[in-house]
Amino acid sequence: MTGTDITYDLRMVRWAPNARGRLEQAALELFGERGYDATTVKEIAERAGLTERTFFRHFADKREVLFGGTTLQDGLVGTLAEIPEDTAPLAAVAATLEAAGELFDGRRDLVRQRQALIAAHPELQERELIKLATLGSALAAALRERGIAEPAASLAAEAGMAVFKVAFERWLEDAEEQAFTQHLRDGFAGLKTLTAGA
Amino acid sequence: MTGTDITYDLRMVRWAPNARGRLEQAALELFGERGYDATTVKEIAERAGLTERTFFRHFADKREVLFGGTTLQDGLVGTLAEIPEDTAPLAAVAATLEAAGELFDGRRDLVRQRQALIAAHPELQERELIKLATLGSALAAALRERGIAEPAASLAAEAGMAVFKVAFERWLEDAEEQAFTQHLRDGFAGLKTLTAGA
DNA sequence: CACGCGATGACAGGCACTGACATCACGTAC
DNA sequence: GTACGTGATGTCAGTGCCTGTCATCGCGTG
Repeated sequence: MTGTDITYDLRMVRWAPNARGRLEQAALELFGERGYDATTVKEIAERAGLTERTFFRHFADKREVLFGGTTLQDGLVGTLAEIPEDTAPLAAVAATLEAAGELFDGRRDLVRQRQALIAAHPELQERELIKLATLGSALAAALRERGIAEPAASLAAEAGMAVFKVAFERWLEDAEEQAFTQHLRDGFAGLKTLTAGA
Repeated sequence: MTGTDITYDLRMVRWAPNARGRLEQAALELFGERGYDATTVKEIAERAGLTERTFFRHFADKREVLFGGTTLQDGLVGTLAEIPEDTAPLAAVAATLEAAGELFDGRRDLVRQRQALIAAHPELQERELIKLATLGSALAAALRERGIAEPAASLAAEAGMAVFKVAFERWLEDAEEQAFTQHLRDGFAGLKTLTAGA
């Protein structure tokens, strides 16, 4: 138990590379093996050949180790910037979110496994929600920079995130395994129908 | 410090009434006086004339003392049930959320103060977000019980929550202090415009 | 009057997280 | 090539959140 399972030989190299990645890997393994609650930060660190203190130098808290990898937000805001300026706000948001979908379709099983973990732990749901909310705010800010005025910018971003959430859930549960993009488009079409009816 | 500031005389009554309310009150005071982080659960309990252990019998965690009071969800689901069955999904959600607004308009300063606290603490934002998400799920379930099929029910609920969030934020910052209902209607109108344009 | 109930207290303990200081390979300057 | 600074890590002590468990005791009930 005293460091016998360290992957890298510390006699030659002061620090094994990719400490952050090793911590994420170890965390995923342990959460899968014995569950989130039953896993200690100390255990994660030890499996990665590090100490608890070092874990907290890489991640702000225990939950963050599950969310640090996805730089979804930066990528999407960049995507939005590349969309033609004259695109309507909601259409721009929709196009941006489609880019996110491409990240999902390739790793369906991995995403499903991750979501199962999150669904079983309210504290993880909270973290997921604040990540999505932050993404929504970032999209709104990006829209504002394109000249969209304020009620519309936030509204488009938030409505887009609403569709995204529903589409994501349906994509997860879809037995036919249709592409995420398909669910997204269904969602935006459904929203259009709903608002037209009201 | 050994119980000298207890509000009720324990010699006559075994337990002072409304322990939960006293805890909420004490928490609000202390959070206002010295901030959320600088306030200890033990301090809250002591100001309420109770022990830390009893605090956790009334609230699942430290944050919950700020959210336990509002039974917003139950009220709103009940409101939705009273709306005519033939109302369009989004219109029904809009009408339901207007009922929530009436709770706000009377206590503008109180709500503002509370939101300032939440805005300053990510952990409180997380809790707020999961409450809103739960409310959204409850609205979707209520819509389903009225016979709305599944993509539409969640979509209407989530879109409604999106508008609610934007309206709430604008209501908070509104220098003219217009009614919450006004901001809500502006929001739904704005959403309609956005979806029509796309 | 005995008994069970329910809200509370007392106590011990685990785990998440933080601050402060020490260590030590590596790169760089001189 | 020696001295020095840097950066990732280790060590240690400590605080606060939260839980399990058992004891207490006024109150209502039979």
